Amino acid sequence: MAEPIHNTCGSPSLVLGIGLLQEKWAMLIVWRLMSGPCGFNELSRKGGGLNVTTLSQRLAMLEEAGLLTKTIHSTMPPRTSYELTPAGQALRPVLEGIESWSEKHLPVEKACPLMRELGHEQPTD
Amino acid sequence: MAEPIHNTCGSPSLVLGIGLLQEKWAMLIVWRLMSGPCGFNELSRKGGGLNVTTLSQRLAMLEEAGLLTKTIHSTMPPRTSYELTPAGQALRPVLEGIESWSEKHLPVEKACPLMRELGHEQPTD
DNA sequence: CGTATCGCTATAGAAAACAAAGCGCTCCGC
DNA sequence: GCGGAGCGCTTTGTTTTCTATAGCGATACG
Repeated sequence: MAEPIHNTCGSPSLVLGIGLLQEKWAMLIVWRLMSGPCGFNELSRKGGGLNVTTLSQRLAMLEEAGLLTKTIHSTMPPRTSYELTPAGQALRPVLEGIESWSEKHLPVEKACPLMRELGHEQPTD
Repeated sequence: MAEPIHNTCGSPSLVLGIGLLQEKWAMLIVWRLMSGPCGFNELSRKGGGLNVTTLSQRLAMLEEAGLLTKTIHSTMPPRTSYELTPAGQALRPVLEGIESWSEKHLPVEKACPLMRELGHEQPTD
């Protein structure tokens, strides 16, 4: 039987956290929500290239993990808003850490190809 | 700060960093390397479920991004070791941040399904 | 010589993310 | 009242990504 990852080095928690956050778009969605609650389409529009299918899937996952809450404000004109829980908010220093790390160690030249990976079209218009 | 991603919240660097780190296994590989240099198969074995194809791919990517270096010690009995650069090392606080965040906010019960995602088979017996 | 290890690539298949369209519904201009 | 646009998603394929397995050259052990 495969030797579990958590007795390799360090705690299982890290592995868990990584497993959650390495899901595509997860961190970005959380980061978007940092500035306040957001609706589905708004999130989609500002998501920088992620499509609705993945978004709803990711949103469901993050909700289940307890990072955000989904609130339906009105049933008929469907108004929803996604908002970070304290657990989600607690991720801010981590993301800020990534941000400052990126600025220091990730030169833009190298990063350019990555932009495409993120479905990031450079708005040269 | 609520505009499209390419000029949304703060710097594009964050997006870049996330784009890099959200690649499957990337953070975990970096974390493995935190405790010291490692060979390919050793890394694979301790990777907790990632397969060699993805590993070599990810390794190449991380090397190109400047997070680690590949050193070939002997040509013929192929001995290689992957080692973090300062840029890679600088990621430690971020990963530790994720670790402590996970411990606080990611209960093991919820995490269990995630283990599978990480290729982590539990001894369900 | 047979088997095992190391570092990796190549080939196929499974899973995930993708784009595009569509649904029920409501608001807005006309 | 009707067309169009918006909302929050789901459904339908297609592409991209990840995975499993096998294999190469070479050395080292018995």
